[in-house]
Amino acid sequence: MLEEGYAAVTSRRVAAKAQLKPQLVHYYFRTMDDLFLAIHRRRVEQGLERQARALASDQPLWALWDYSRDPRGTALTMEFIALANHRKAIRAEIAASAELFRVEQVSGFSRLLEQHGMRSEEIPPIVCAVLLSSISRFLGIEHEALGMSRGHAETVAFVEGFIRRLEGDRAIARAEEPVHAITIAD
Amino acid sequence: MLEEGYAAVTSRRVAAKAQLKPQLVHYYFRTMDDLFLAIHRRRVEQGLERQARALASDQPLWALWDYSRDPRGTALTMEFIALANHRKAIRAEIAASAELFRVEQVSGFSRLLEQHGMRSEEIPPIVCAVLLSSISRFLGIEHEALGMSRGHAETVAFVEGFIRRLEGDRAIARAEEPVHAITIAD
DNA sequence: GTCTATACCGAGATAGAC
DNA sequence: GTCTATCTCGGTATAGAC
Repeated sequence: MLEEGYAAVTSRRVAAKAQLKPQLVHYYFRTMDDLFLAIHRRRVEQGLERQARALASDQPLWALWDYSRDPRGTALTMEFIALANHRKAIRAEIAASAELFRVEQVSGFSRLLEQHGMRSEEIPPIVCAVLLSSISRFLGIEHEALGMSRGHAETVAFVEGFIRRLEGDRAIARAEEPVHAITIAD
Repeated sequence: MLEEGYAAVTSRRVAAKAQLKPQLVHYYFRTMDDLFLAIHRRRVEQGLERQARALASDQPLWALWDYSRDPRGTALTMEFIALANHRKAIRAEIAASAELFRVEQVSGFSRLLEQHGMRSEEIPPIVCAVLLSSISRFLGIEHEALGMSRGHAETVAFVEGFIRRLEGDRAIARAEEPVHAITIAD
C-alpha cells in the first residue's frame, strides 16, 4: 500500500509476501475489500488508543502534535482515504472512524484550552482540532508523496511556537515506536 | 480519475469514452504515464494563470482562498499527488509544479502582508502560503473523499475572519468557472 | 487449512494492413 | 490516422480434492 498504492495490493502479491497461494487470501478475507477493512479496523483500534495516551500525557499538545506528524501513520492513512474515495462500500466505515478521532480530539482540546485560560470564542477547540490535522496531514503528504518541503520548517516552527506558549518546551524527544510486521494472526 | 482513481484510467476506458479503439490512446500518448503528464501540464498551465489572476485581483486573499477551495480543483489535484506518490517517473514533474505554485504564492503574500502592515516575523509569508494550502486541501479531502464535514464550517469562519480583518468583506461571490470537456485537441 | 485447477476478465503494448 | 489482430501478463474469485 505504501509503495504502490492500495490498487497494487492484490491477492497474488499478498499471498507471495506470506509465501502462500493467492486463493488463501480469499479463504481468509473473501474479497480484497474485506482485507482492507480488517487492516483498517486494527489501525483504528491502535490509533485511538495512542491518541488517548497522548491526550492524557503531561504535555498533551506536544504529544498530539508529534503523533499526528508521525510519517508512518500519515502515509498509510492517506492511502485509506484514497481507498474510501474510490470504493463506496468502504467509505462509510472509514469516515466514521475519522469522525471518532476528531470527536476525541475536540473533547481533549476543550479541556486543554480551558486549563490554559483560552476563551473558546477566540479559537474554538474544534478549530484547533481541524487545524492540527490539516497541517500535519498536509506536510506529511507533500513530504512523502512529492519529496517537497518548501516552507515546512517555518510552518512547524510557527505551530510549535504556539504550543510552546501553552506547554513550554517539549520535555521528551519525539517518540519512535517500532513498526511491527503484520501477520495473519493480527 | 475523479470517480475511481488514476489506477482506473486505462487505455480501454479512455478509448471507450472517446468512442475510439484503445490502440489509438497508445498512438497519441504511447504510455499511460505520458497521458497523465499531458493532462497535468495542461492543468498546471491553467492553474498558474488562474492563481496569478487571483493574486492580481482587488481582494487577493479572498480570491486565493476561494480558488484554493474550489472542489473541482482539489479532488483532481489529490489524484495527481497520489499518482506522483506511486509512480516515481512522474513524481519529479508534479513536485516541480507544486513548488512553482508555492513560490508564486509566497511572493504574492510577501507583497500583501507588507501592504497590510504585518511584520514578517509575526507570520512569515511562506507560513501563510503553507497554511492556506493545508487548510483548503485538507477540508477538500475530508469533504470529497469521506463526505465528512465536522468542524469545517467553524474552521472556514475562523480563516475568513482573518481575511476579513485585512481585506474587509468579500466583494464578489465565489467564482464558478465551467468545467469544459477534455478533448484530444487539448 | 491448504492445495490444484480453472473460469473469466481486462490490462498495456506492438505489428502490420489500409 | 485508424483499423484488426494478437501477445503477454496479471487480476478476482470459485470449485473441489486432500
